[in-house]
Amino acid sequence: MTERPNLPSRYAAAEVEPAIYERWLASGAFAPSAEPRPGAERFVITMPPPNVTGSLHVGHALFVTLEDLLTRYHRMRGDDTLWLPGVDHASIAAQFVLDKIIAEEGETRASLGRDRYLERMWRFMDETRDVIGLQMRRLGASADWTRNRFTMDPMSARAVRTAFKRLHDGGLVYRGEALVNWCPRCRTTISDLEKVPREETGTLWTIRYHLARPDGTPDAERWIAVATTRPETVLGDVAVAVNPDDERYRDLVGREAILPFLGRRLPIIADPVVERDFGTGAVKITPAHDPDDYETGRRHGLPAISVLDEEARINDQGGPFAGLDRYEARERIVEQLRAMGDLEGERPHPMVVGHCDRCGTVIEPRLSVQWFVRTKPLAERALASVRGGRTKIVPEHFTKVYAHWMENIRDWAVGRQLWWGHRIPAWYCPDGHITVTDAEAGPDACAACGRPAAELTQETDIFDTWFSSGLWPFSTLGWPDDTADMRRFYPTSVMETGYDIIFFWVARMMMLGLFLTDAEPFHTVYLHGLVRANGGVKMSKTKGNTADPLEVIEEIGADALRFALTVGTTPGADQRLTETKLDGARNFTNKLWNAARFVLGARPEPLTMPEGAPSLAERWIHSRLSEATERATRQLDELDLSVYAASVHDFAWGDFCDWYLEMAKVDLRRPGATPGEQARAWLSAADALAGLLRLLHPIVPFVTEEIWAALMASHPHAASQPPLLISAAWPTPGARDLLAEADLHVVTELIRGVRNLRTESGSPASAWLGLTVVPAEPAARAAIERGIDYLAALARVRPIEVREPGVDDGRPELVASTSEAAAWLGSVGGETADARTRLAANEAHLRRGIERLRALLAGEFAQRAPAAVIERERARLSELEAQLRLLSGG
RNA sequence: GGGCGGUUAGCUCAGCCGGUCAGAGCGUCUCGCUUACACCGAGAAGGUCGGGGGUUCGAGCCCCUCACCGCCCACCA
Repeated sequence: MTERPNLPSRYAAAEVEPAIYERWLASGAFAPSAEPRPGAERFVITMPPPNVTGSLHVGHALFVTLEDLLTRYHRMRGDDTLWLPGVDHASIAAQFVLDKIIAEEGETRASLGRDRYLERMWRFMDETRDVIGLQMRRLGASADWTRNRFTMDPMSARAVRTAFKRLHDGGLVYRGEALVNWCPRCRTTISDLEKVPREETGTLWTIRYHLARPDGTPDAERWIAVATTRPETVLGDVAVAVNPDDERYRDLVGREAILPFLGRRLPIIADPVVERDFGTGAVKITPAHDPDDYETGRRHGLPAISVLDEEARINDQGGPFAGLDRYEARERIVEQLRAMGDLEGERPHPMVVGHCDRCGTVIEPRLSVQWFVRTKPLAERALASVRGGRTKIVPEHFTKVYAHWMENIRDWAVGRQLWWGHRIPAWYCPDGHITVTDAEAGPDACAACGRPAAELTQETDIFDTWFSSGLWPFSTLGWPDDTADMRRFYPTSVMETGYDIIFFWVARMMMLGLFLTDAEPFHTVYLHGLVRANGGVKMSKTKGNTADPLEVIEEIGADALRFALTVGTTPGADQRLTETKLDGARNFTNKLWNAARFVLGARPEPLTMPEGAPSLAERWIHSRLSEATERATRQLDELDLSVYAASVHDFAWGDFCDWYLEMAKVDLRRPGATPGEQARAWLSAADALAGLLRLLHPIVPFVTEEIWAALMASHPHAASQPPLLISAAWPTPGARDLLAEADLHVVTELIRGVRNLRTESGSPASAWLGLTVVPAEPAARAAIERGIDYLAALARVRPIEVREPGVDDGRPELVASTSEAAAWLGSVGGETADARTRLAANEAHLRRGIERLRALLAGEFAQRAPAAVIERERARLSELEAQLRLLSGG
């Protein structure tokens, strides 16, 4: 080592991070070892696979950060660690994107047809499949890319077929007619979860339906008025309902009204669901277009007449309005009713309208035949797992949300009338039999009548994307086969995701996982919050307030972004990512860099064999590092990720940089020190730095790795260390050195006191002042003498006189007092009066504290409080008393 | 209409399933270019922990209640 290796003066995070990532990748550190280490604990993280069409947004950045943090920690612990990455095919979202792309090419879904559309989709996938993964790498994601998975790959397809087959065999799927949510733009069914309610002001129209005369013609003089917000649905009306107790209409029940435009005869029925006070108290019944009416219709044996097609245009049931868009039809109908004199009223009406989560279009209830998963039995088990603590939700209060949903769950319409996705493996035979199979090639013959496969037709619907996502924890490991990965990594450990998909995804994984694998798919659900923009508003591209993680990384590095996203957050609670916070994190990485530069630059040349006993500062930092290690370990084990980040930050900045490195300067530059002693001092600093780097690596992996490389290059014992920090062992806390900590506590308190006084007395910061110290007792005196060089350097005082208490010294410029010692500066200037005032104030403050504690200890507290608590207060009291004695010269 | 979360220093947020003058970062003020770092160092000011009531020897933490803010769930045309 002829050339002293050191780091560049500036840390160019964005420039060096990719290279560091390549080193990790090349080292094979991300993948679990071929065989698990005997006795190793298992740690497997389940991540939410991002949409294949997506590009990295700040929400991804958050989950990648948290999951990578945990993965790195457990890997360093030596656990059998797996973080399996992948992407979700996101059928509806992907089609939404592709539809827009092909539109630019002058094509539509219809013009291409299913086969060519899917071909186009797969080409699109080639472009997008790796994008998100590459971006995740920029954040430092140490996932096992050799196991990268896609929910449309053959393994996943097989899992989907098998899952459906087993659900079917278990009587948990059925096909039936129901009113489902239909998006006229996406032209598919969507689940209740994908329907987002929005408050809107609509219009409530009151319409007259004339009563039917005995001959079936409308009675111009008599009518029943109904209220509706969707006049276009009158075309599908089959009845008018009133409350059975409503006297106003009692005599009308059993009679008939005539539907305008179409002349259909509508029985007037009585049903208790009708609220007498709403509107006119009479309701038009449209079973094919309203969930309530659908139920009412069933109860009364009424037909359901669909009047809208898949794009929400009036179909051929709509008479004169056929072919019109639903809103156009609405207008025309209102107009014509008005012209006919049958529009009795219209007024603004606040209401909640369901929109498509994907495209924002207003959802129509639509009558159709669908595949459903019977969720009740699945939900019961999924709920029991959480209630029984076999799966724990963090934060705990989301358990209630989860439970409420599970208790009120409705059957899951799993079919989608889309093309991009897993096609439901059900085949229909001309005789109406249904055959469900998990065979890739489909069934050989109808399971019921044996008709050959050639005569069967496959269901055209595909699965809801979340059906395959719900299999993720095990489909990615090879299920349904009994693979080595399945045995080794399932069930997984922590499932980490945002609370916004607790129903979509977490609940489904629990239900499907328990049914299909007979195990909870993970023991912990860690829910992070949403990242919001400044002002607490949701980030959205249209508002232009999105923080682009890639831009942030380019500017300040991935470490800083990771740190900012982790610190100061609580699981399940939203956070704001502000410029200030990012700056703070950037400053922190910079601080680490410079601390390392100091250590590396301080290496004695040549570095000889160390000799001599460790200095007080060396013992102190060693002890503090032990404590920090213990704390960090506990916090990470308890998933207190933000607290971990804050506490290692504080240790690094406060204990290590502010105190230890300043004291290390004293040791390193101690006059008369032998080369061996200098070597010892430096090695202590280098080792403390190494320990610190290990603690920090999970949260700021890049900068710590880069520093590690430089440190190892200049450390004589580097050969015994792994070349890459990512593969280094998580430290085990050593023994605390409480004596060193106690000694330095006395000294640092004194330093603080002196600094305080220097500022208050306005003495020049650069001036060396004489200091007189009066220790309270021999122990304090010994401590001060042991740390006197640090005291001198850090408080900038020279010379220091240590005096016995009780000597009359007139101490006009008493400056500082701690419980261990009193001290004053030699020549502060002519500020005697100020000093006396200060002394008096100090004394008064102490007396108040003492009184308060004496009163406390004299009261009921002393009888009732736990002994430890009382003892602590007693100790505090005697500290204050000692301090007062010192102050008053006792 | 139900349910949940929040309300702590000017701002953004911590606060260990009650322990006794409440913490951090940023901002503000005062000093300081002391050869790791001005993306820095030293010091300081700043809070009736949303309001009210209660339980307790003791409450930011528990209970009741009110007020705002936010979110989730929900089939009133």
